[in-house]
Amino acid sequence: MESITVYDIAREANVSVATVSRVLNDTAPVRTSTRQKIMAIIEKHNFQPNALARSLVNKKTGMIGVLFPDSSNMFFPEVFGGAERAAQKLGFTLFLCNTFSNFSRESEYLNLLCERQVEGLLFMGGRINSRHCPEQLVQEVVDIQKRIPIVLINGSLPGHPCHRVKTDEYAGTQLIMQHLIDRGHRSIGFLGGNAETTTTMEKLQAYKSTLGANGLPFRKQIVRLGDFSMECGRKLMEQFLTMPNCPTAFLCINDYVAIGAMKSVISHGLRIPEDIAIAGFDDSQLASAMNPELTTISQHSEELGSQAMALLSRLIEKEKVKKLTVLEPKLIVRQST
Amino acid sequence: MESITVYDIAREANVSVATVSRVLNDTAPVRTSTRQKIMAIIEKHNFQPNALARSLVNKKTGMIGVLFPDSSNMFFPEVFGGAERAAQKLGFTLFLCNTFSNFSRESEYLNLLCERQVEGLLFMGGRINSRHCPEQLVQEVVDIQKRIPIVLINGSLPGHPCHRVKTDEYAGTQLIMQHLIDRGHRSIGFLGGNAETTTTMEKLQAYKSTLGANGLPFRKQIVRLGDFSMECGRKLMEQFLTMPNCPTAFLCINDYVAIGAMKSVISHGLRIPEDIAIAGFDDSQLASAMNPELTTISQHSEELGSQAMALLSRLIEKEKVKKLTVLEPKLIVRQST
DNA sequence: TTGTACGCGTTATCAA
DNA sequence: TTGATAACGCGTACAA
Repeated sequence: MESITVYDIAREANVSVATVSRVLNDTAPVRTSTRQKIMAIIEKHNFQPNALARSLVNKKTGMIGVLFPDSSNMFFPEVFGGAERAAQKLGFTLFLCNTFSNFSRESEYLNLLCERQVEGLLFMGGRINSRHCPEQLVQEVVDIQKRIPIVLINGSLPGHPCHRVKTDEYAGTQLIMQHLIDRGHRSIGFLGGNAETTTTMEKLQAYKSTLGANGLPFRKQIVRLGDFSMECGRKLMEQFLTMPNCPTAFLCINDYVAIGAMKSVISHGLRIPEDIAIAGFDDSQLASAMNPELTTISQHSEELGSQAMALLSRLIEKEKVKKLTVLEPKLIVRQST
Repeated sequence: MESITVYDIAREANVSVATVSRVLNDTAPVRTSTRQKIMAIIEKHNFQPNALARSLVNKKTGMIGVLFPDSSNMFFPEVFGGAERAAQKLGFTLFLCNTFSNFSRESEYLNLLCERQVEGLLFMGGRINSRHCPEQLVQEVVDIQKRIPIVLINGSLPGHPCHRVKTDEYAGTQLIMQHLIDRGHRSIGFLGGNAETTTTMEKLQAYKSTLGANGLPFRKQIVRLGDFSMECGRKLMEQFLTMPNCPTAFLCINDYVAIGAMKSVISHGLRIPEDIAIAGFDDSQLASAMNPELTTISQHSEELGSQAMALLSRLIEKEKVKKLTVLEPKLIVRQST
């Protein structure tokens, strides 16, 4: 019941707590015989030092806080899977926090993590992707950053330089748009996303620019935003399919939206890609699971996580590192285009 | 840089640390004027009490350790998503640990979590689903359980009573087998899973018994195990499709295997369900995303998580609770059967 | 090689 | 209503 402490060990071994601590941390020479005696007692009671007390004096917790918007979107588990592997090698432990894309929950977790003395923060989603983020929420992060290193993944804090790791979503969008155009499509719809989200706007810009570079008109009637869900993809596509001049191809904000769109197309008895081509974004598991398999853009989700973690680790060691790391996206051509 | 403490606050306010602590925790009456003075200073420096020190004296961390085998299998994020929502309401925070289905990593995390003084443990996968788990690993958990409440999700520790929450996978399998049989199938293959895994064997038993109850023979040639991945489903189905007497339906260990199997079937130009029917298990996102949509069994993944968390909370409060909670599975008939 | 005593940042007890 | 001061469990100078 009452947890056993170094004092208990020390008493039983007829030594001081200092000696126990020494064998625990191998921080100073201890006579072999006493070491063994102490070790035996530790084993016997299967004593585990209290990490709280330890961290309190060390001022090190080995913990990294990770904020992400939604564990039910496969993209994020993939990212923090990568981060976790990297963390393990570096001797850190992740503290995963699902913010459910809710600003106030973000704030709560931010507080919690700081109080719990995390040594660094990995930040995804929410306010760092919000176009009109209240200045107060930005400031909150900026203040924390003065004391704790933060790495932003696929996001930024407007007006404040931060360490960031991102895939070039602009280039990714160009890549896939060009692919669609090269396939002969002249009318390409844009599906999903949210006008308040920076990444959506970035992709939309790239969409527009690629159109222009190929001498194709930008028609805002075939750009339909919404959110990032399958349901959204389905609904939007339903609208298009009853339209007179339905585009022959669609670029979707992510794989989920793409899949929703596919379902709608299929339920109308149309063929993919013969009648309508559909492209996604993220290359999550879903993309290759689908039938037909989804053409998409790989963001290298796991590497995004591992690189961010590596960067954060160097930041914690107070090394000098470059502010921005950009991963090149990759076009994954499958069957849906 | 140097974090600010209650002493700093106390000094600046010309009071003692005790008083600061009182306003912080509202644990004793403080004159309104001094309270306000202190609050102002706290705001000004935006002081956050050190949770480590706090927990050290309280002996409460509010942390729940969660062990799960694989964040890239959607089933688990769904479960701990449910657990997280419940935890939030109950005032707990989850410490998520991805064990990558590795026994030694499980042990490492178990240690870590204990040292970090979690108040409870949610355990999924790994050793609690292992048929031949080394006694030492079982003992490890049993020992911890003496000090810290543990709830096992969809698993057990043979020979040791534990608090458990599970869906009735046996009943679930019967449900879906009966469905297949009712659809007229007489030869039903079993795909994926692993003979070392208790859940696999449980499903296999149910498979066998349902066959028997319907006067159908059990033929072990059409039972092919492997693992829990899409790739496994694909490979196994490839084998079947070149077989002379290929079954007309397949029950897969989970949705991933089912999807792999579907891909194989489709690539051979066969139709689902007309030529071959396929059923999954778990009702993860994937199931409804597929084309055709996958018939499967819902395990109520989120509720599994929330119920486990609720149970754990009561255990922490030292309430008396029943050892076993069983959720009824639900047959979700879609297009693949 | 070992022990004493203090500090880490809080909360809680007991006086005042 | 407030202030000393002793825990909490551990690491570490400093001394022996």
